[in-house]
This record gives sequence, C-alpha cells and structure tokens, in this order.
Amino acid sequence: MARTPKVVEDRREQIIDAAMHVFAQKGFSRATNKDIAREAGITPGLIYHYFESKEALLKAIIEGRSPLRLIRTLPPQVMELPPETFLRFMAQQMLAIVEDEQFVQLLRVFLPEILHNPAMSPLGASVLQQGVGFLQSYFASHVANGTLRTVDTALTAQIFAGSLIGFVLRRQILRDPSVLQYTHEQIANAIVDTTLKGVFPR
Amino acid sequence: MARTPKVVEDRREQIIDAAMHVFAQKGFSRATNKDIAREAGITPGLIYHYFESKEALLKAIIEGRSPLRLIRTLPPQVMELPPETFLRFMAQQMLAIVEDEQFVQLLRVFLPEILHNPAMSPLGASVLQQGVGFLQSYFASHVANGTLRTVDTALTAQIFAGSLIGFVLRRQILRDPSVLQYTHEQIANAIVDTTLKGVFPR
Amino acid sequence: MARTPKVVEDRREQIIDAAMHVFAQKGFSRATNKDIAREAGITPGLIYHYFESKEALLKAIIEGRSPLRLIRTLPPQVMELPPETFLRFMAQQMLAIVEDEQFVQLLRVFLPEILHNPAMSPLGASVLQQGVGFLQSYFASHVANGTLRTVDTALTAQIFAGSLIGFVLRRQILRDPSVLQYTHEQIANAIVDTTLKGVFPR
Amino acid sequence: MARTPKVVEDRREQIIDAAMHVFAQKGFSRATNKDIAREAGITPGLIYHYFESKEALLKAIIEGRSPLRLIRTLPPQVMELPPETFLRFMAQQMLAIVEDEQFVQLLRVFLPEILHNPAMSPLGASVLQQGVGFLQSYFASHVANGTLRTVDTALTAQIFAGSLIGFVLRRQILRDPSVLQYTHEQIANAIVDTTLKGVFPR
DNA sequence: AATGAATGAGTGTTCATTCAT
DNA sequence: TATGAATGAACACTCATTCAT
Repeated sequence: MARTPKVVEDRREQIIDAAMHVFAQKGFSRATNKDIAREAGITPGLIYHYFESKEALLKAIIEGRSPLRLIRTLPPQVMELPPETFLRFMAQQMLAIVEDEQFVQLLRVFLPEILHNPAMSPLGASVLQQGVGFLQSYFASHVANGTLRTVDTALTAQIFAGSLIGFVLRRQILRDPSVLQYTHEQIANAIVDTTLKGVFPR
Repeated sequence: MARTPKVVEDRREQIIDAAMHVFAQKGFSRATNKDIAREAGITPGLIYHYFESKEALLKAIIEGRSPLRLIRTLPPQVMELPPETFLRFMAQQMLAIVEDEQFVQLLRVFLPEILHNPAMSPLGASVLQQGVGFLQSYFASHVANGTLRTVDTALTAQIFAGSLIGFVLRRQILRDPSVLQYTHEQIANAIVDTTLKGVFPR
Repeated sequence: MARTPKVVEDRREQIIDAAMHVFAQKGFSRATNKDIAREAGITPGLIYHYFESKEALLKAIIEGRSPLRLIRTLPPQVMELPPETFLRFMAQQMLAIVEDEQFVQLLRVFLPEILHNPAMSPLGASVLQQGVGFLQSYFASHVANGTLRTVDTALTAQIFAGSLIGFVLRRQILRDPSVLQYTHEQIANAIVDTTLKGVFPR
Repeated sequence: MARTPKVVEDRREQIIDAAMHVFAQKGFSRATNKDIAREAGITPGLIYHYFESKEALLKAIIEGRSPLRLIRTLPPQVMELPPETFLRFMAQQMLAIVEDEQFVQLLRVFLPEILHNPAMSPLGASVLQQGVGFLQSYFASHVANGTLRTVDTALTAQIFAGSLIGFVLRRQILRDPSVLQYTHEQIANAIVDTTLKGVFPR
C-alpha cells in the first residue's frame, strides 16, 4: 500500500532481470557489475543497495526465478491417468517448462555454476530429482497395479527424463538445427511411443 | 637438435594437461595462469613461450583433446549385429567413453564455453551428431530389413543417446549419489531394455 | 516557533554524541556515516542538515566537547593548600577528569587526529599546558616560600603530570589489566608519595 | 649468495619503509596503496607480490621494525648499579630509543591502530610492560637490600616510566615547543632527581 | 525536518601479460 | 628455455554526499 516498498521491489526485480540476462549471456564470472548496471540502466554502486554482493545476486536469481513451483503445481489426479496420456502430458509439460525462454536463461546461468561451484551442485541435483522422482512414483504405482510391466522404476524414470534432457541440450544449448526442426508434440510423441512400446516389432 | 622439438612437445602437452585439469575444476575464467603453472610444475611466464594467451590455451585443448577419434574407431561390422547386442555394445561403449575421466574433464571445460561463446556450439553439436548419426544409420538399416519396427530413426537415435546423456549429466556433472550407485552394465541394460521392448506389458 | 531551535539543538547534540561514540570506537576514517546515523537513530542523509560534512562533524565535537572547562573550574584557594593535600587533590581531580568516560572517548577520537593532522596538535598541547601550567605555578609559589625545595618547576610539573598520563595511557588506551587493578586513590597516593619524598630512604 | 633473494629482500624492505612513512603521516586507513607505491617508486600491484594485503604490510612493519630488541640488549650487570646511575642510564637509554626518528614513526603508525583495532592493543601493552617490568625488578631488588625505601615497586616503576612517556607525548606527538627546549640529559636528570629525592626539602 | 535511493569517485585487490635476466 | 619481478587494466565493493520526495 505504501508507495516506496513497491518501487524498491521493482528496482530489485529490475536488477535481478538484468543480472539474469547478463549472467546468461557472459557467465557469472565474466559478467561485471558494470555490465549488469548498464543493462539495468543504473550505476554499479546501486546494486549494493539491494544486494550484499554479486554472489547474493546470483542467489536472489535462484530464489526469485526458480521453476520448481511449476512442477509442484501439478494436480494430484494426474497420477490416475493411463500411461500414454500421462506420459504425453508430462513430456509436453516438461518440454514447455524447460524450453521456456526464462528457464533456458536460468539454465545458462546455473549450469556452469553447478559445474564449478561445489556449493551449488545440490541445487541442480534437487531440481532434477523433483521431476524424476515424480515420474518414478507414477511408474511404481502403475507397475504395482499391472498397467506397466515390472521394471526398475528409478532407472526407467531416469531414462524418460534423460531423453527430454537430451533434446533440450541439443536444442537450447547446442542450438543444433537438425533437432530444432521438431515440434514439442513430435518429440513428446516419439519419446512416449518408444518408452511405452519399444522399437521391437510386436 | 633433434631433441628440442620433442621436449617442446612434452612441455606443451604438460601445460595442456594442467590447464585442462584446472579449467575443469575451477572454470576457465576463475582459473588463473598461476594455478595452471603450479599444476604443471612450471612458472606462469613460461606458458607464454608455448601459447599466445590463456584463450589460445583453451583452443589448444580442443584441438589436442577432442574425443572424436574415440568414436571413429568403431569397427564397421558392428552394423551387422542384432539390435540387442548392438545397442548394449553401443551403450556400454558410449558410457565408457563419456564417463572416462578425460572426457568428463573435457565436458566440464567446454560445456560452459559452449554456453557463453556462440562460436563454440557447433563443436559440441558435431561431437554429439557423430554418435547420434551412427545410431541413426543403424536404426535405418534395421528398420529397412524389418528387424525393427517402423519408427522415426532420427528421433529414436536421439532418444537413445539422450538417455545416456541424462545419466552422464546426473552422474558426472551433478554428482547425484542416487544415480552413481548403478554400474555401467545396469544402466546399459535398462536403456536397451526400455528402448527395445518399452514399458508396456507384452 | 520557539520549539524548532530547541529541537534542532537537540538533534545536533544527539548526532555529535553518536559521532563521538562511533569515532572513539572505530576511528574517524573507519567510521561511516551509516554507523553514526544508526547510533543516533536517524538516517544518514539527515546528518547533512546539521553538518556540512563528516569533517565538520569532527570539528563540532572539538568545539562542543572540549574538556578545558573542567580544568578551569578549580577554586583559586586550592593554591594555598599544603603540598601533600594539594597534590593529592590535584592527582585525584585529574584522574577523575581524565578517566571520565566522556574524556576517554574524546581522547580516543582526537589522539589519532592529532597524530596525523598537524593543524590539530596545538589543540592537544594547550589542553595539557592548562593542567601543567597550573601545577607549575603552584610549585613556583611553594618553592618561593620554602615549602618545597628548589627545583625546576616546569620540569617537575611535567613529571607529575606525566606520571598521570602514563597511567591513563596504560589504563584507558592499552587497557592493560595489570594497571587497571589500582584505584584512583592508590595511584594518586603513589604519585604524590614518590614525587614528594622520593624513593631514597630518608 | 644468490643474487635474486637479495633483491627480493630489498624490495620488501623498500616497501615496508615506504609504508611506514606513509602510515605515520596519514594513518593506516587514510593511506592508500597508491600512496605507498608512489613513495616506494613502484606500482600498486607490486605490493601484492610481496605482501598478502595492506594489513599484512602493517604486520610486517611490527615484525621488521620493532624496537623490542633494543630493550632486550641491556647487559645484566646494570642491575647491580646504584639507583642514581641506573635510573639516569635507563632514562637516557629509553629517551634515546623512544625519541629516535624510527621509533616515533612506529608510534605514529601503531598508536591509532592500538586504539581502534582491538587485536592490536596487547601489542602496545606488551612493549610498555617490557620496560616497566625491567624497572620494577630493579626496584624490587634494591628495596630488598635496603638501597631504596619500601615502596610499591610496580607503581613506582610505572611512575618513572610514565614521566618519560609524558615527555615523549608532548615532544613527539604534540610537538609542544615549551618541552622541546630541554635536552635528554636535563629531562633524565629531573626525572631521576625527583623520583629519588622527592620535592620535599630534606 | 526527514528519508533513503542514487551517484561517482575512490579503494584494495587480482591477474593476464611482458620482459630483463 | 625458464624465471619471477613488474606492470596496468580491470574488478568487486565502499561510502561520503546529493536530492527528489
């Protein structure tokens, strides 16, 4: 209701946006505060009015831009869907999240940090675990009721998720044109089809 | 006279090895020439006898440590193997390459560079294309002769490779302990099993 | 209308107090305006309504907190007291002034300034001269009337004052616990005893 | 024997000298690395070839320029000298040390640090304790054998040392001309005379 | 009178790079 | 070849000061 807090929040957001953009483009250590300030249209000193340090700015990006909430917002009844519907839904959902411009930027910021900053690898691991774990519990429940054959659910979930990761990697990181030509639907269908039925003739 | 070039070559290699190690651990921009020199057991100044700059050292790593040759050394007769044998062989072969200490180091060095240096993505793309292309041509020939059912071979190859990439990512980049517990054989088996037969009961 | 000046004066005093406290603790250059503002319970910007600059605040402390008045308030008849009474009184009086929390703070603020700002040494010199001069005139009058033996009164006054300074230095600046155990009375007695009778056996 | 270490040592010394000079003049926190570099005739970056930080440079000054060794080099037989000789010798010795240009610089550097840097006060306390303790043990031994009358030796030593400190303070810190006119001999004589015989007529 | 966001000139520090030896 | 002292151009960060509100 007060006007000032709102402005402060805006400035913070503005700096976080600028930082995410610059970090995504140049990498955390190559990005300078001057870069961020220029991108945000402010002076470098002001960054320290809102953030303790450059590192704190990185942490603020995690907290403010994490996509985890998207995964958490799935309605519980999806667990009841038949495998084909469920997996197609999941694949498309995950592709949508993961290929969102915002997420790709986040990926470009944090992947290198996770690689070289030991304190950050748990972060990446937990995000992935989130998605894989959800898949795994679906597989487990459907193996139990016979909808799916008996498999190692952990490995299977990992395989399903891995296929998606492979696509994202080639599309968004390597920008490989031969993979960019497919639509999300085509990719989702292929993954679901292969995972469910396999490539052997039946 | 004949000795000098050899020694030079050794020193160069020694510096490249040291740089790869340090870059893999700390990242290119966080790694200092002093770090590299210490790792190589020399003094920082000497790096400049063998390399123009720190950047040049990075380029030398690409040229000197490319893993492409590893993939090229596959015997041509593997194309004739039945799918189960072939895919199990490929999966294990690729896991072995891709989880080799040297390759992982290379990955840790170049992944961030690819992300932040657009000129480098084709490099990564071509390495992946190498493996995927090989798989794809196998799938194509076996779809043609009926050993496999009719699928989009490009997407299927990509799915198979993607599963592997997912594992490498979680094992070597995120160092996720829950994925590190599996042996190469278990992973290969699961991928092959799922890809060939699917998860539906038959 | 009549209230405003009073409030202004209070705010000024409040800021000066805060500044003295902070300067005493951290030193002038290490103390920030933010520190001072926090201590005074205001915001940094407000300091500049009352003072031109941080330096001006320092000068205001000199002008507002000089201890000279304390020394000037001695009743003139003390000059007539016998040496033992007078010196004991003076020693205790000076110790009381000089070990007063306020004075110690002032000392901690100005000693470094005096050291590094040549323009300020006369200030310190005059404060000391005040006390020493008073002592010297006492000694002179009592040497004249034979109550004390013939000595260089300037040096003797300086020795007496110096002993006190030595104690203050070790107690309040160095915070040496081995000197903090004594009471003012013990110190005053020892100084007076030594100064009057010497350490030789009589 | 090797040439290089010698040069290195010289550069270090040169930087320490420059730093001591600049710190003494402007105070530690007001002195910039640029100042020190200019004074030493080098560039600021080079300071970090020899010292970890500005603080480390301060510590190097303590270690390299401490006057403690001067006090330690007193021959043990001085303890046997009669009080008059001993105290005159000590007073002159201490005045010589304490009024040496180098020591005064040291004082100007460390006094403010001791005041505002809690980690450093023990340093100043121990230096003083060194001198006072030595005096005290002399007094104690001579009180024991009756050469001196029974007094609190700790306080007496402190009084004697304090007188000296008072002079140094007014001469070297406040640069009070009225105290600068005396020679070391005059000061020493006055202190010894007063301390031994007192100002009472005998 | 009072706030605190915003600035900009510095500060200590780092490090790729050079070069005399 | 090899060293490591030396440089200089950044860099992250601090803070006195200003000013719109």
